[in-house]
Amino acid sequence: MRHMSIGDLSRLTGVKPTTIRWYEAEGWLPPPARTEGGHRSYGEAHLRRLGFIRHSRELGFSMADIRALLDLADRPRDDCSAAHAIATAQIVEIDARLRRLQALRSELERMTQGCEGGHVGECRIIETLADFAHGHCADPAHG
Amino acid sequence: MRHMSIGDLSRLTGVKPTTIRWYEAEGWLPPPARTEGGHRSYGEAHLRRLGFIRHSRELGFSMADIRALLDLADRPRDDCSAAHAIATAQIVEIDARLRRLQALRSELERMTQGCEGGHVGECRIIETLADFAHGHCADPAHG
DNA sequence: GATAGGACTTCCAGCCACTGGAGGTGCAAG
DNA sequence: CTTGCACCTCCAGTGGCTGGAAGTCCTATC
Repeated sequence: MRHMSIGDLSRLTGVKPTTIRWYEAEGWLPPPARTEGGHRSYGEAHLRRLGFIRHSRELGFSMADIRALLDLADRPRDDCSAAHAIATAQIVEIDARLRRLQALRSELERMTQGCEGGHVGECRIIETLADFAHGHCADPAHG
Repeated sequence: MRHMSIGDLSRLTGVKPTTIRWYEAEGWLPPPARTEGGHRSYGEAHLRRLGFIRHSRELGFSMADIRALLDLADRPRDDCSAAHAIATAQIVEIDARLRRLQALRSELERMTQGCEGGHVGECRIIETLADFAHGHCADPAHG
């Protein structure tokens, strides 16, 4: 597959054509060649770069991180400690999100288990949500 | 505290004044009374409703969910099974996000541990990110 | 009563990373 | 040659806020 349409590239990478065009407009992908009729025509280099971007996004990196990682990938002689730092920071952030989600999960669980059906007036779920003081103090900024 | 300024309400709930004004503009909070000079003046009902919204947001509910929960809270004679369903769906979604984050975390961990420093050319992190096939098949849509 | 300066007001643009629709053109299969 | 999908560009919208500009009000101090 020497030359690919945007649809081909989309199927190969799982990135939607609209998103691919957006990556190009924003400078994440270089503008590809065009057919006589004006359709985009991609090569292997585009496939690799788009794959890199997609995989990085799947791992939760921001576009700013990806910019840095792509820059690194383009300079293979550089030291890779910067890549290490970016990846490690990402792990730290994911750990924080995991902890937060786990805390949310257990509060939700407590909430639903407290509710034994019946009318909204006695529903523990609604009660818990309305318990503003609790919500306020559960704020990570408070502990 | 019979009547509160937007700043008082903000301090009590931890919601920024700009956000409170936005909630009002979007219909999540009813427009409060005004002082002669045009400043917003809130009562207990506003405090309760804003607390409910904030606590729900902290638990990860979307504004659409919150709309439904607020509607329920306003009709205490109704059956609360709808609240139960919304909360349960939220737990299911959080579980999915937890699994996904855990998978990401372990891939990131493998990635960084594979890297032993040195040049970007041999960096496992960059290599892994560039490994588009891997990324593609890790897509939840594919398994 | 004057004044300083913070809290408040409105309006509007921007954030991130896309997504989707409208309205039109290219291209490949049958 | 026709059908009909894929592609093109342009632009507006998503969610849930956030921040800036430019101006007004309120309160504490002198």
